[in-house]
Amino acid sequence: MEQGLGSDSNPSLGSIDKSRVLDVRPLRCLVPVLPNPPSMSSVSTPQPSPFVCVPPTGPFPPGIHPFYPFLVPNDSQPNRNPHPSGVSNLPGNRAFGNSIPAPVPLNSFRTPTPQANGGTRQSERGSEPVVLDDDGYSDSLNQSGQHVSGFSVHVTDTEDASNTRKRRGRPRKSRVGIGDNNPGKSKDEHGDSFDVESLVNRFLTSYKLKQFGDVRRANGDKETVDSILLVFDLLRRRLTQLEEVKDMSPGVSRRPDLKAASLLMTKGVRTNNTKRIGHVPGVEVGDIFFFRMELCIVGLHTPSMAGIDYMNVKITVDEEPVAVSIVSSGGYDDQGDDGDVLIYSGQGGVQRRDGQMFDQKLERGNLALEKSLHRANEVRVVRGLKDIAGSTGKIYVYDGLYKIQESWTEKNNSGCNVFKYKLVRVPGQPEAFTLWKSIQQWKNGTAPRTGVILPDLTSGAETQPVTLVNDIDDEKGPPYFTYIRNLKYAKPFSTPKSFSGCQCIGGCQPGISSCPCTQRNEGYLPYSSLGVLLTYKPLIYECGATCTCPPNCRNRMSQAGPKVRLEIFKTNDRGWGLRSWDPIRAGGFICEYAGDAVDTSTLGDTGNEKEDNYIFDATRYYEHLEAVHDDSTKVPFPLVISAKINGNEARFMNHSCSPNVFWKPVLRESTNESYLHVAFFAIRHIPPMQELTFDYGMVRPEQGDRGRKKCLCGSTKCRGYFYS
DNA sequence: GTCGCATCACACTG
DNA sequence: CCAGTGTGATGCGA
Repeated sequence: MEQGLGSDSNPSLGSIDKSRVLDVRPLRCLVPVLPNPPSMSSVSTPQPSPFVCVPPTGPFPPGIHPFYPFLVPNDSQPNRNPHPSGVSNLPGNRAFGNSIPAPVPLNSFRTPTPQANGGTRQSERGSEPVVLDDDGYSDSLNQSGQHVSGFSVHVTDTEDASNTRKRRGRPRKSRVGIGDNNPGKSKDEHGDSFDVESLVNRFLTSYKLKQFGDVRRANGDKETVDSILLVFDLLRRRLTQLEEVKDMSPGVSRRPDLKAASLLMTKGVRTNNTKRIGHVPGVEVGDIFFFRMELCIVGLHTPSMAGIDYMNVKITVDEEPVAVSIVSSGGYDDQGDDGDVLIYSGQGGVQRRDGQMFDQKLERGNLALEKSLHRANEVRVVRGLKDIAGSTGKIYVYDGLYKIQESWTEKNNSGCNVFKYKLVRVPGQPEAFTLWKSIQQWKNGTAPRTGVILPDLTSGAETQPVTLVNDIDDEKGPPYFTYIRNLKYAKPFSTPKSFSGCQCIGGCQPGISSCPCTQRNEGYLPYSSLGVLLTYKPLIYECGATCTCPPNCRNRMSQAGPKVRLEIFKTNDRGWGLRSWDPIRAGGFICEYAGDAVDTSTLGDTGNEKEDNYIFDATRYYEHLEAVHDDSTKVPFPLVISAKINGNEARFMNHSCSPNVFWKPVLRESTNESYLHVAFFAIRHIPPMQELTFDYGMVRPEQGDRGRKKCLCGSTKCRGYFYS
């Protein structure tokens, strides 16, 4: 079994094959580092370094023309076209409010974003009516709060609040949905129909979980685990979104996590169904989870609440329970100070209703732990961590296998007996919990991060620093470039759409039908309150300069810069790469692809463009994991970005054929112009220090074979090559 | 087979 | 921020 092998945590030197390296994209980083460019000599950086991080002030490449993001051979043949409606049309004309003041630019003090414009905006496309594409959810398309009259925000608010209050005391409507007599569409009292069942089926089909055999149910592998967790989270996020906007939707519970898991499990979509001692195939040490139900559906720890999971094993004739896994959630006073030792308290002794304490009994989980002590079997340990990186919830880290060394009883403060178990980590496993502790120390300064070349590549332009690190060899960094926060356009890419921004006072909130930004996103805000991407739509409409909502509006997620602590690091064999000190949950925003927008019309004309390996090309085919279409390729749209001269951390993200990051186009309005941006989000939960990668996409036939490179991503699904 | 019960959740409120 | 509380899913064991 290969689970439990760390991914990239401990780079071992020595085995670097330079000849292989030369094929790889970031390798052009190894071209001799330029000395400080003369023009930048006046700018000093904290440390000697090839980097000079200055505000971009330079002239823009000549000859840039506007881009039209959606040259879509559009929904003309939705049934036959293998790429149905990947992107929707631009919004149609709306009343244009030009007197709305621009919002305060984010971080304007540091890296001013020169308003790249001045060009005449062109329109090749007439203003077409809004044709929002339909992923099959049109039935759930929000007749968005048409029960809300839309007179004013405050009316909506109070109604929302009263609904919320009502909700608390609502009569039980247990197990709506699957097991019910009416499993299909159900209607609520407003006449909106909502179809959880087909939602689930669509996800399952997309991720090939529809025919889920007993084999995969009994034993997982990485792919199975990944796709189950992925569908769980897509489902959960979707349910969250539905719940936010519509109170009391049938089939939508206040606990989308429970609901999503329940939907999957009743369909038999779970893996590692049978309990076992030791590792669970498909789950690696260090993997992170955000809900107990996630542990359950991948078979890591099945009880939904209890902390001790155990199974009966036959000794001779008798059976006896042995523990297979525990979750340490901090609910009892477990001690986890030493990263490899855990003092775990037994279960029971607390009356949940009134909090009354009793002596714990040697039964159930406690008995199983006791037996496991004597049988010396390995026990999986999941550590629940609180208050990590601003996220309010808990994060569960699979910390690998432990053995129980001893047990005893103690009196707690109430004078009742509590069982205690001392667990010691089996040596030789990849770092997991101890890595978290190290990162904590890097952040609070009690221990230095080794190999730091530059503490903050952004020179403070972002709220989170981006560190440049090399702890494997003596290379001093990639070649010079200028750090910029956003994608720069020489001209706006499209006709100004007469779009008047929202006037949401404290930021856009779900369920407010009068908010034009919500409307453009088809009635739902694309992000959760925690900044997790909720929408599956191919294009995100964020609030722009004509909106009066504040910069911290949740519909400005990609404008606010990274929320996680990123570092650019030297990989073993693929040049420089990007990773995060913080855990990133599925759907979490990572960063934008900053750079210079390239005029696609001149591409290929000149024949020999200068070597530019920092290209992001949206016109390629991408397997978009968020896409729920049967055909997962995407309609190309003409946006090409070069991050060779100007860019941000995204330019260091390497390619992988099984990536953990995907991108989505984001549209922002600025005064009377539109700008398309590219934002990166996590496909799945990403543990700290795991390299961030995305799929560079497949070039279309007419683009030739240029830029084809040998792929070293090492995944089982590796195509063997990629296009830089 | 089913049903009550215990359980180191989670979200929301005050 | 904390405690309190309401509504939970699962699997065990009767």
